[in-house]
Amino acid sequence: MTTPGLKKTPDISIAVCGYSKTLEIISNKWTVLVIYALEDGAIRYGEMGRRIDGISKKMLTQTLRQLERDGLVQRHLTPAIPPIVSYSLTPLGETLLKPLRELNDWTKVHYTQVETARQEYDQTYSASTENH
Amino acid sequence: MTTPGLKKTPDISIAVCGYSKTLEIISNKWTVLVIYALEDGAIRYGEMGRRIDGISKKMLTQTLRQLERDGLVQRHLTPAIPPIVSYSLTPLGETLLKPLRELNDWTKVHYTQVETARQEYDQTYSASTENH
DNA sequence: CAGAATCCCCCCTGATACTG
DNA sequence: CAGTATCAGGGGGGATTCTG
Repeated sequence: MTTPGLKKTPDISIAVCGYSKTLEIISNKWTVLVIYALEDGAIRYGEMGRRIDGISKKMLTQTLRQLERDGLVQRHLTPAIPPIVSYSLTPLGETLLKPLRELNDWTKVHYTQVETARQEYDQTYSASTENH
Repeated sequence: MTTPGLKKTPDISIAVCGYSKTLEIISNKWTVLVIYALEDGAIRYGEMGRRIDGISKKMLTQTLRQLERDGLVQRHLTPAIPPIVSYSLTPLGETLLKPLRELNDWTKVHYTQVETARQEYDQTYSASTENH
């Protein structure tokens, strides 16, 4: 959608838009679930795996690493055999809880409307496609 | 990460967690940018394409269709040749602006800390990998 | 226990070309 | 102008295996 020749500067870019910057952090499949699992305090690796339905070790580790890299989660290692590793939100990570809860609240109130809208939409447009 | 035999019910699942439900709506690459483009009122299809940096017609249409299906965006067609089509947020869509702004505010305040954390993290772990 | 490493597949996305 | 159709590439994510 570039306009060669005439150049109207687009004013909404992923790089600039704050919405996108944060989504770049939390829009992975498991990230918010991991943050959610940490909201009540430190928790061990294995316990997180059990709490989050359907997550694999690979994705749990990968998600935690990313959150660590972003400074939102801290890793605590107690050297022992076998080792004891727990994770917790950093102070920065905790500041993210508030906007996430707003999103959660929005969902509680409005999500049924979204589901209803989807059903209506699908019914409306299945009619035109139903016989192939 | 299933525990066959012993079954502790996991308490955090994508299906149940409100965080994930909403992200299911907004976590696409372009969705929030499209919503952002609509926050000041109705706007035509072509104008949106010009405003949102880097989006293709295909992704713009696809994103708008999804938002329409979710009941967050309305399409207005003025029959003419060539046709005039504009889009706007529905009342439901407008309710989403508030939590999104919270996210935007979080970004304004804290994103530099995330960037700093990333640089530190990368420096720390590049040291151990730098000579292959 | 807490990972790392590997293989593989699906789907999101981009580029291009065509249409009413 | 406002789309649709088709093809091709890359990366996120899953399943499995191995390790200190």
